[in-house]
Amino acid sequence: MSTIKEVARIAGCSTATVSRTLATPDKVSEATRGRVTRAIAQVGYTPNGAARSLRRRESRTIVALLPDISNPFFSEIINGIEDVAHQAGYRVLIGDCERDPARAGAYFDLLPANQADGVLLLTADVPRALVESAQHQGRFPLVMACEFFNDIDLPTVAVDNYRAACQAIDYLISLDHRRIATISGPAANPICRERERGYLDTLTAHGLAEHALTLCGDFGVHSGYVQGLSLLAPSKRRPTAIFCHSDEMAIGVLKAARQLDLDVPKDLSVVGFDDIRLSEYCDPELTTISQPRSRIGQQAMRLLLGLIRGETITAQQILATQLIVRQSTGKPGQG
Amino acid sequence: MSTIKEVARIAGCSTATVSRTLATPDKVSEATRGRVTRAIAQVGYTPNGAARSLRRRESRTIVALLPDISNPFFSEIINGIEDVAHQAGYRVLIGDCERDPARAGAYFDLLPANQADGVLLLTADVPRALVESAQHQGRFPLVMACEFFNDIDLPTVAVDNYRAACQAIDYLISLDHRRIATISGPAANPICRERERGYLDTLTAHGLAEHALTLCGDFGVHSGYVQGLSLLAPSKRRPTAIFCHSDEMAIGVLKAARQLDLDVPKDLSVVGFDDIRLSEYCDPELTTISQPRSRIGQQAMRLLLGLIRGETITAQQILATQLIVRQSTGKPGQG
DNA sequence: CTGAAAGCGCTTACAG
DNA sequence: CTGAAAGCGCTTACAG
Repeated sequence: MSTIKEVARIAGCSTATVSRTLATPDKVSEATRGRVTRAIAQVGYTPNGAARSLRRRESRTIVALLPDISNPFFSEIINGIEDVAHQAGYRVLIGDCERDPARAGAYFDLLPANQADGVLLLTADVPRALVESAQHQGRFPLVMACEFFNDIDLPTVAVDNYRAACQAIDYLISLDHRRIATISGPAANPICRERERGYLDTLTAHGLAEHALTLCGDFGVHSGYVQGLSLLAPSKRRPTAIFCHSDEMAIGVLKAARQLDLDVPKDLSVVGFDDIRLSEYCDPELTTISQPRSRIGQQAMRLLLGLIRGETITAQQILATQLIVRQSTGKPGQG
Repeated sequence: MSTIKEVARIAGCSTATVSRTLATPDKVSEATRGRVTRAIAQVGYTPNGAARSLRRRESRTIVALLPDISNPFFSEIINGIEDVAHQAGYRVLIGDCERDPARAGAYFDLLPANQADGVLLLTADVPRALVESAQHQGRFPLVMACEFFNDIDLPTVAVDNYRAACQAIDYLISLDHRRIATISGPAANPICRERERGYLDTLTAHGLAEHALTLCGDFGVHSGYVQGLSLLAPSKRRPTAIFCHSDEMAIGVLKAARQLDLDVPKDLSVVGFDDIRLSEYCDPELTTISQPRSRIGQQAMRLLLGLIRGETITAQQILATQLIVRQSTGKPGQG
């Protein structure tokens, strides 16, 4: 690989001038600039990123940590993140934590190593110590999106999960449902607790608290199927509606209902969460709560850029959700 | 951030010894090693990655370029890549090219900049010049997975798309289908052409060439729906089976069939490709061709590591696919 | 507008 | 087993 030295030699100037031509071209005379530009093209020079990072003390890379890359919910958020990041000249390193906290740790290590300038946390399922140390000593730029910690205040972009759940349950009650069950995401997840609170409060407000019944899944389609089967088992007094914390789980419930010969929406109404692309293509099409995923990603990245620039940001941005009514919900049958 | 200098000062040794303690601990006396280790823990030292990369002339980062991160087909491949990469101490930078060749270019630029040690190309939809230059001058490590270029030989891990298509069509013919249509991915895509060739050859072998009919989509669910609608329009002599180049498109066809009041599989058989997680949860469950996604990712990463180590690799690894018969295929009805 | 020089934080051949 | 020193390729304050 050619270096700045070689370019300088060919252009007949110092390396400082080559560097300036790249960084602040208006500080270089037109003639010199021309010679340098030609020399760069001639040898196909690309600045060495490691040297540059070392010198500038910045990597122009940010890390986006996901709980699970296979969850389609995240792909559009990532697109939003990348749009803003690339425009600002930043690279996005996508970190998939899976269920492995060690992986999250490895990504956090990039910060003190000067390999990343900030972290976008799309999951709260990460060792608390990591986040706290980020807050304390290093005090490096950290923004949360979608999820949050109950007891750690961070710049955050999220939706109002409480209200979204209220809206879904209100809608089901307006349809005359009374036995409304929930399939939640992981019990410990703060956004799930918010949704659960909205569910319970709305039920209570309508005198239906006694019918409350929540089972937990893991957001994945299989867990929705399994818990759906259990909620809909013929022996029980089955719910006429199920509110799911993800579309994937709702699609799992659809399969459980089919298997038990229950018609959706006649025998069972199903509401999902997220509005993933396939929710419009399952049978029946899913009523769900749409999140502004692309905007969540964009806003979160904007906050992070602000933090990196040294601005003080304490914003908790709450974006609006929207209940999308499709075919999986209706008035309860004679059930 | 603390540096190696500070650690050396606290441990009462030179920076060289600190460095050695990290890189080759057995070359350091036990006593010194102890002092250094304690000093590192005390100040919370993490080596500066940029300085290290600059010095070692390697980044321990590889780039995985995807055509579209929202395609669920890729998530398991990425998991496979990351498994192998992390074990070998490499980071994976996921690059989403979308439809923007400029983005691919930006990721390739990391190579000469010494910010990445190799590229895993999961799409052939990338400016040819980029790949060729990779081959020529820089000659940097490059491995293809899933896709390939017709006329550029690269180390590749893929499945036998031709045989997979033959198998699917043979199966449909064995069921007595004669009018079998295809919804292909992008016409220019080499893997789609392979599948198309398998489709045509098998039809021809059975004297059914006259019934060949292929429409193109983009692998996404919406395009499958649109092309399905067009293939199944009541006015035409409609096919009794459709072979789709992705599960998402097959799910789109399922919706088109529903909308036209066609029963699957009685009126129409549908075969997908990929065996994405949701293919088991749609209605009816999808007959499809399963690819060993995790292994594709692992093998590709292994090849790339070999290349990085300087081994000469010209392997074209072909992994086996499997036809998974579920509920979306059956004997044609009275048609 | 331009160059000489220092220095970012590491690693490693060399000498002892 | 250990240290002094050079150097990886940049950038930038300083001097002119």
